[in-house]
Formats: sequence, C-alpha cells, structure tokens
Amino acid sequence: MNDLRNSKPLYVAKAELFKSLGHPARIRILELLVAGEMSVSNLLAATGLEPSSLSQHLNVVKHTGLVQSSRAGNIVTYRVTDPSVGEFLAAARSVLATTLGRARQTLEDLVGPA
Amino acid sequence: MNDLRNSKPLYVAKAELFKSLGHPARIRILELLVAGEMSVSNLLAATGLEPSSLSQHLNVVKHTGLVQSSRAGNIVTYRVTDPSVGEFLAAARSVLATTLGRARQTLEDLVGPA
DNA sequence: CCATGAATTCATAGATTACTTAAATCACCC
DNA sequence: GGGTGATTTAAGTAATCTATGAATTCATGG
Repeated sequence: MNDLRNSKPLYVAKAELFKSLGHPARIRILELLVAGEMSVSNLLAATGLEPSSLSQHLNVVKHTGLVQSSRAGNIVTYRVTDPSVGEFLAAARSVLATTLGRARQTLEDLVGPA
Repeated sequence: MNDLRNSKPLYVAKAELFKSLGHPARIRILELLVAGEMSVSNLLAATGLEPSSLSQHLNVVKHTGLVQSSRAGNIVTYRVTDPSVGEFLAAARSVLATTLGRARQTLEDLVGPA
C-alpha cells in the first residue's frame, strides 16, 4: 500500500519520495491535487493523459504516500494525504526560482547583460 | 552548464529538479553539502562511493543547479547554490514524517495497535 | 619533463522506468 | 444477468538510468 515504510534507510525513503515526483506528468497531477481533490475522470480531462498512463502515475505517488484515493460508486477520487505535500511542491518552486535567477545572473556575469 | 533553463515548460523543469534528487547517493551528497561545502575527496570519504560514481552524481545535481563547484589547485569543492536547497530537503523530511506517521496510523486503524 | 594525486570522462552491460494496447474489474442501471 | 462507463491491471517493447573499470585531464611538485 505504502512503500516508504520502515526497514529502509532514511535516505533511501527520501530518494523514493523525490523520484516519485520526478516525472512531468506526476508533477502536473500533484499540482492539480494540491489545489483540491479530483476524480480520475477529471484528472483525465485536465491532463490529457491516457487512462492507463494516468492510473499508473497515480499509483506511483500513492505508493510513496503522497496521495490517497477513495471510491464512491463508479468514481475514484484522489487527494493529497497532507498539507505538507503542498509545501513540498512550493519549496521546489522556490528552489527553481532562485536557481533559474542564478543561471541568468551567472550568464550575465560571463557575457554581460543582454 | 545548467539544464533547468528556460524554453522548457515549468513542470518539466520541476520534474527534472525532483528527479535529480531521486537517488539515495545524491540525497546523501546533498545533505552533506547543505551542512557545509566539501571537497570531492572529503565527499568520497564520507559517502564511500567510487570516485567515478560520485563525480557522475555530482554532475547530475550540478546540471539542475542545486550545487556549484570551484577548483583550488588540485582540489574541487562543491557547495549548494542557495539556502532554498536546504529548505527543499527539509520539506521532504517533513512530508516523510507525516507520511510515515500516517502509514503507521492507517495500519493501526486496520489491525489495531501493536 | 615526468610522476603523482585529484577528479572527470568514456564506454558498456545490466537494471529500472515509461508508453502503449489489450484485457480485466468493478459498480451501477435497465 | 447483460450492457455500459470508469478505472485498473497486464504484458511487451522502447527508452532511460546506474554501476563499473579503463582511460583521460588537470594541476602540482620533484
């Protein structure tokens, strides 16, 4: 059900956590879910993924405990398990912001401003 | 030099960022560097990795802009490019904490406390 | 200039991951 | 019970990633 359980060195669990977000489709899925729970069919429409592909990606993030699902009749709804997931994504955004800014800066240092 | 530059959808860049930390060795390396800059030979000793392997992993995190390096004579020193990298790692730790706690809780809900 | 230590690059075999298509489940309604 | 829409599972192939050992670069000191 959840693969980040004990009996694993912490840095392995942490690596699996990062890896589970190491795919564009899963990033898009998580950003949607951070904004609010969503059914598979809505995710399907929002992402444009193949149903089987979406399901597989959802399974990956479910295994690392980032999301949960529940079924109501025919419809399966996914949601993030904890607000910390949103903060995790936000932290990535912040790294990216300074990292991209720094790349631009370094470039200007080397070749001068545009 | 840096692969998270523009001309790439944001979610792709973000996925690459996560992926670059999606390996136990790179997690260990980054946690060491977050605590302070380090030479390659010190990283070698601290991690026990093969030199070529360490170098390749360092290259991965350098490409995503998480770390920088500088050479002083024979010795190359790596450091994180920005404090936000440390916060990123911390955010992961926090997700892991609630995620593992929740897994334990869910288990207890199902089978009763140990 | 050659030897040496430090670090990186290269090449390849082996393992993991992702995409695609088809088949299977599952819950519901007639 | 059969049909239908929603979702998941399976299986195969293609693509990507990792580890390893040999070769290479780079800077220094003799």
